[in-house]
Amino acid sequence: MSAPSSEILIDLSTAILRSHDGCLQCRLVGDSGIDLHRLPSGPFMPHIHRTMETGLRQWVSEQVGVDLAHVEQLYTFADQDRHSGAADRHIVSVGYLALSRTHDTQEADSAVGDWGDIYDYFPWEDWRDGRPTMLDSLIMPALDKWLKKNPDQIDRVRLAFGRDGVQWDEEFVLERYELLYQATLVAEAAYDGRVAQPATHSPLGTPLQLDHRRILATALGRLRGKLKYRPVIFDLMPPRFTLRALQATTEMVMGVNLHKQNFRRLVEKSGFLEPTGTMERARGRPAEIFRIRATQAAERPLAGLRVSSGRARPTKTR
Amino acid sequence: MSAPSSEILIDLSTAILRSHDGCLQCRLVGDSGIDLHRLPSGPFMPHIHRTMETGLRQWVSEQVGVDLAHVEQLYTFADQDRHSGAADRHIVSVGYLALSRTHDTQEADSAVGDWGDIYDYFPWEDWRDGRPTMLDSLIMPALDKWLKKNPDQIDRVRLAFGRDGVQWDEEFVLERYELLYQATLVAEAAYDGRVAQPATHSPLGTPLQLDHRRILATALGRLRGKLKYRPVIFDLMPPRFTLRALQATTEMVMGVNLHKQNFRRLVEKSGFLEPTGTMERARGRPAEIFRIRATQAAERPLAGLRVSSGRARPTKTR
DNA sequence: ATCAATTATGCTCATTTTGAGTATAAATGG
DNA sequence: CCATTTATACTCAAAATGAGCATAATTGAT
Repeated sequence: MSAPSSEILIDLSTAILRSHDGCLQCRLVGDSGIDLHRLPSGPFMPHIHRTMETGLRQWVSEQVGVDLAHVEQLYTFADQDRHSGAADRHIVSVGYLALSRTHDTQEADSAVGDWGDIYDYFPWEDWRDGRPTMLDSLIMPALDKWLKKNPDQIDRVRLAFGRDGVQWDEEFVLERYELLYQATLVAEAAYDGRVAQPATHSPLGTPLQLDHRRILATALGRLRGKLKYRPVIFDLMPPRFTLRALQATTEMVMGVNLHKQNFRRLVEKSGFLEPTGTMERARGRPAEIFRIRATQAAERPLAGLRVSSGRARPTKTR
Repeated sequence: MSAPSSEILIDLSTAILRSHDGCLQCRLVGDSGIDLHRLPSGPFMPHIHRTMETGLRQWVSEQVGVDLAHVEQLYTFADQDRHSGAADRHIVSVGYLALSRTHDTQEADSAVGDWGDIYDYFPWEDWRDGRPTMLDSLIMPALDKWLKKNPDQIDRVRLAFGRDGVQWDEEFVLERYELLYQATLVAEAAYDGRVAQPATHSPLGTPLQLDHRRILATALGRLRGKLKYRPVIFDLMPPRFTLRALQATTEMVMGVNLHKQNFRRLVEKSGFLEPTGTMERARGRPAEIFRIRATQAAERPLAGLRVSSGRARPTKTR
């Protein structure tokens, strides 16, 4: 049973998300100006790290120093061909999702790198202003072309991109990215030596190093799914916030707009929040500021929040 | 960045589940009569296995020869202390969930080992005959005792076991098992050297080798969760079956009884099934035999099946 | 042949949840 | 004081859910 398992290196990479400036942002590390950005990451060193989560927390703290409100393992990838450079050693990468509370202040010593808008990497995932035009102008034609050579993939495309009668499912972020990768429509496919050039002139979205965009896709898909049954959204919020802010964050994550009055009803009924009594004064009528009710925090199932898109641009009463 | 990462061995272990004899069963490998049983497993060998799934399929095929209808990665565990024997090498174990269709015939050449009823390993998870009495007679008292020394763990216990006002959540299989492990109430805790003896005289459930029961707990929890939004239940069914059989399988997985008429309504509405025209004749009125509608198979979201327990023993019309 | 027991299937009904509004309130900036 | 903006309250129909009654089609026993 003991095998000739050559050197295996386990790489821990973390997609750290936060809500900031009306964007869902991901923390990136950018070495120089020319290299591709990457997620905070580092090897798992069993002698030093008691668990993988210990390891990842160390790398995150060293490389970007962000406080993590929620950490969750996503997936372990081990495909040989998705690690361009890696020569002799076999790299297995374990992806993590982490959420960071927006203190709206912090972000002091910031190391090299920056926060990037997650939809720069997946522009086709943001339906807040309606169906992204790039889907019909770029992606579908390119996929159709690819399907001609790979007709057996038609069902995957239908399910992932919601074609002929199938609904677009916002959770299938990874499935869509993987399809675009295999159809060599994203730049990473070229780096991994699948083709000389990505198949479209405008490569879709900003690429990242190695398989980091794949991990990011997994993160977004997982988060979208989890929101529907666990109250993780609060791990993206500061200690006190208005319902408006909570809704905006939810919309950023889900990539769709929500019906305001119904969202309020849902959240109020859930009992997770309590009013602080203070008001936020901005443009229109002041909004009540809420905080998370201490008691229930944690992992209680959030029955509702089963986000139901509605139209992309609701007629009125946005 | 390159580290002194000592020898890492990746172990692939698969919880293969099937529905058989009115039980949700898990495929086990038992070497002799005395050793603990284990899941089919083997090392990931990057030179031979293109992906980890390739590897696991090879081990499964070699060790137990079961056809897998669905394969899904669960989690990657790397805790140092959960691998009793493992001396110098650091073992990272990647757990998989696989579902097998019950052909009700197959199961020919069966290698060493057998199928075990999953609730032998987690008796507290089966609520089909009402709340398991062991919860109140054994588990709660033991947990209370443990809580005296670890008062900070009270909230974990409340959430996992549904105490004081918190609902029992059937998905928290892993959380419950981990708590029992930490409270040294399951036998594995003793093997891993946490205590000389498990804290109760009747150790809870049948132990497995290494962290295999933990993987199995993850598998059951994941499956229970997934059933609510993806039609994976069909991957446990033979090609044709009655609604009764489908319901029984769902109940086995969820660990609760369902309302028959409503279950029928739900499934019929989902459109996943089509009647075959044939009938199954057994005790009472013959039941229509259904098959899965070819078109939709795959990963379409199954809106319903959001299983709502109802009472454990519904008054009538079970 | 008739009846009790058993299982499947059909249908109803009250309640809850959801989706989509309309209406009103409370601020701001001219 | 008014248009604009945003928050909050309330309504209403449609759909989904939970629970049950009623009926149909079998088998096995008497």
